[in-house]
Amino acid sequence: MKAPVSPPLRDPLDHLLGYQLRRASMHTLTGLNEAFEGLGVRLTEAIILRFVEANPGCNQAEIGRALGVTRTNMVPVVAGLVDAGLVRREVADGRTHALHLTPDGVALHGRIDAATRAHEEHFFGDIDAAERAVLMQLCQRIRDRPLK
Amino acid sequence: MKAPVSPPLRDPLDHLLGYQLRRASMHTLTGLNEAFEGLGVRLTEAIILRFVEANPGCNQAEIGRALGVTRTNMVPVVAGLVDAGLVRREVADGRTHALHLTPDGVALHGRIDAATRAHEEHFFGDIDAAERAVLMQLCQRIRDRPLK
DNA sequence: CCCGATTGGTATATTGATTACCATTTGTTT
DNA sequence: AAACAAATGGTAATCAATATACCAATCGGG
Repeated sequence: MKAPVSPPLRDPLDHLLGYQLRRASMHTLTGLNEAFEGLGVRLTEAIILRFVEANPGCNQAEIGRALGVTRTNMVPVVAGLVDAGLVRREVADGRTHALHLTPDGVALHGRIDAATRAHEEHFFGDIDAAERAVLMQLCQRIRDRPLK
Repeated sequence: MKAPVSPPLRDPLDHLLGYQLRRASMHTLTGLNEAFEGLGVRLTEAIILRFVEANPGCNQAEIGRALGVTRTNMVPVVAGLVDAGLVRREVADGRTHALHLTPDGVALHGRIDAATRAHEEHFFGDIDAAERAVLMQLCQRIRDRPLK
């Protein structure tokens, strides 16, 4: 069999850091999605479960702000988690709903956390600590840059 | 006025490299999209224009492979670029269409390239060369990691 | 010549995100 | 106390990107 038919197409974006960042991020996300598929949750749902676990009693607008997701987009996801019996809404304020994990939610969170640790280990485990620190620090510097 | 009402919500994902990578990538992409908005092109379209410029005569299936996009999803985007008079299809093969930039496409590509350079300079300009090299190399290592 | 592989294309469904709008409640201001 | 701006949860419409299944035409190797 011939080598994959792809004539070596020149990639005019290879030298762009923003592009490399995106491709690397997408690649790890693909892996994480696969890992979560076996747990029956989407990535978005898993992230929200983690937030609720770390911040019991928070409301969905707060989570949205922390994630850079609008309130509106939080609605169907949280509703799905409630329907699935993973999250419980506790009327706190007449206006806000305090979110908590149900026992099922706690159990699933444990498995999500294990899968997440395994994923990090798989993708970043053999990068030495100094380089990992540089990567982490650069990502945060980039995030802090104003948009324009 | 009070400080932004956000009670300091604990972020349980801060220590995850994959998460930081995603957030940093999303942030720079937001900036790039804004820059391209003024040029009247979407990010996807700009990327394709760059590929055609760098690989005159290539077909859309090749670009799709290089980008990780299916042939099917390339169709409407390339059709839009042709309709906009930026790309020209040249029947090469009876089966494949060789893509080239039109004069308008060349002109727009110049502005896209300038905007892209400015974007890179803005987001990564004050990161010193050694750290930039580490970031670039780590991104490529991460991309090369098998998924599972 | 035949058949598998490749290309462009159509149609469709789904996911994520964005926008506009509504009702209720809170909390500050006057 | 009344008025009003802001915040929360929610609904609905829309759009971009992606994914799947399928079709027609062409190319190329056995």
